Amino acid sequence: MYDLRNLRDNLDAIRNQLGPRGADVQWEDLRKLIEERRGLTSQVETLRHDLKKGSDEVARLKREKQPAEEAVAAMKAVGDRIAQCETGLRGVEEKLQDLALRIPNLPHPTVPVGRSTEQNVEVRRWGTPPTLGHPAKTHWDIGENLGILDFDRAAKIAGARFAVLTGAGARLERALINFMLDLHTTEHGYREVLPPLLVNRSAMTGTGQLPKFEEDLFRLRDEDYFLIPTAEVPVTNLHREEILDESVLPIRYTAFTPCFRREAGSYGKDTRGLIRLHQFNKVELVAFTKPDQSYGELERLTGHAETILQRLGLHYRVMALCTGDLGFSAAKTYDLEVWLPSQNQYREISSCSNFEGFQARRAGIRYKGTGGKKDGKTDFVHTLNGSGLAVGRTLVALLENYQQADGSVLVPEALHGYMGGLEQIEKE
RNA sequence: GGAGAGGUGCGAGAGUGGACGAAUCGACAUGCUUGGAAAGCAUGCGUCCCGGCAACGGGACCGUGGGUUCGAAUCCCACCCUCUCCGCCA
Repeated sequence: MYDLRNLRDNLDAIRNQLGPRGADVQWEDLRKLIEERRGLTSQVETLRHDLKKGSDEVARLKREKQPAEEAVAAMKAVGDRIAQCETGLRGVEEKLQDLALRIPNLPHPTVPVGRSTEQNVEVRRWGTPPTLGHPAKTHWDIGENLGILDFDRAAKIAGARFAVLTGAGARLERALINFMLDLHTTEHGYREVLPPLLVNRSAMTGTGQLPKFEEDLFRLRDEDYFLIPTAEVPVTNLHREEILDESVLPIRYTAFTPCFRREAGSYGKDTRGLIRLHQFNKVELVAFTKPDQSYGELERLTGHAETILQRLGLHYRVMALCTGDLGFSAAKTYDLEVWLPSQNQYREISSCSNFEGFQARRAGIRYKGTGGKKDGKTDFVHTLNGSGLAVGRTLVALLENYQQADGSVLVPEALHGYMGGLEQIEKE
């Protein structure tokens, strides 16, 4: 969401900088509505001023027991005109809001220009792919053979794109969640949050899922609640409509939540396995910073997510998303892609973004200098978030990268403690 | 789900149609005082929008949205939230 004044003054510049990203935006309607709003606002304010003065006059006349009929009649006329203008203004503002909320964020200058995933730029790589010494099996074959993954029964109780984990599989998922949360809270300085999984429309608008992407969300039938597609939504909105004291920044939260996504439009993609489910677990990292610190924070936060992969000994690469692949609300994004032997390719396992003030403006998250010394000006914070990590996909990576010729799977050392000492998952 | 009470500034809390953007107390900031601190005194102390280089001027905001009225924090309606009691419940 853009500041309306900024939008008015720089509409063409913003339009140019967005390029293809702004293709859906109704620029000319916006321009017209902004001007209409300006005109109506000043009209209403002038009339209100008159009304205020006039009403004071009525009060004075009445106090002095003088006749006030004339003044009352005059003010009634002014009141009617105000009502008219305000109705018009309300309509204009509603339309304007709706259009303005659909303008994507401006990419940071360092974001590579490109049309699609192909133009994403590899920033660095860590580790090497494992040498298996046997043909790589898919994680669903491995999991089903071990009896720890059950897609058939998941389909029976829920449907396609759901999974049931059992035994060591369920334990492994839980181990990963705990491992990630422990690492982020004890070594990286994040505060743990366990938020609601259902949120209201305002929260979804604050982080940018609404109004444009409603079809991607699960929504309750009887009440206006949505299932969260990521913990980013409840955790970022924790500070909605707040003015934070400068001294509390940066704020860093980590949250484990299930995430729910309709996956509308992804029919036929990743139909097997755990890669693309309607419900999956994720440990999220969220940060609020002062504007001049957000890019440092993005590097730091990305590093925190990388640490998980490193401790698990999983080979990955870091990609800087190009302008064409950047999400709606993001100004800059790094994807972490983990190596999957069965697919012989890297797959996204984390996405770390700086939203700059885009979400903060939508959600009204501001900060203010401490005390009266510094200029007491309020400004919008910058918000960031990243997966640290997607738990299901991490489990996929473990099954595939640590698979053995006999069908068993080794548990990396970092997880032994979380698995009750289990070092190898074998068929029960 | 039923019954009742209530939502006012950073906090407490007054205000039930006109001089209220809002008393008072506290917190906080700055200055005075002090060897230093406390106390005391003085001043300041919300957010947003519009115009303006600025000084400044104007407007909005008392849970949210409508309505009544010349005029609404105050009256009416709807919704949201909080608290108490009852019912139900992991």
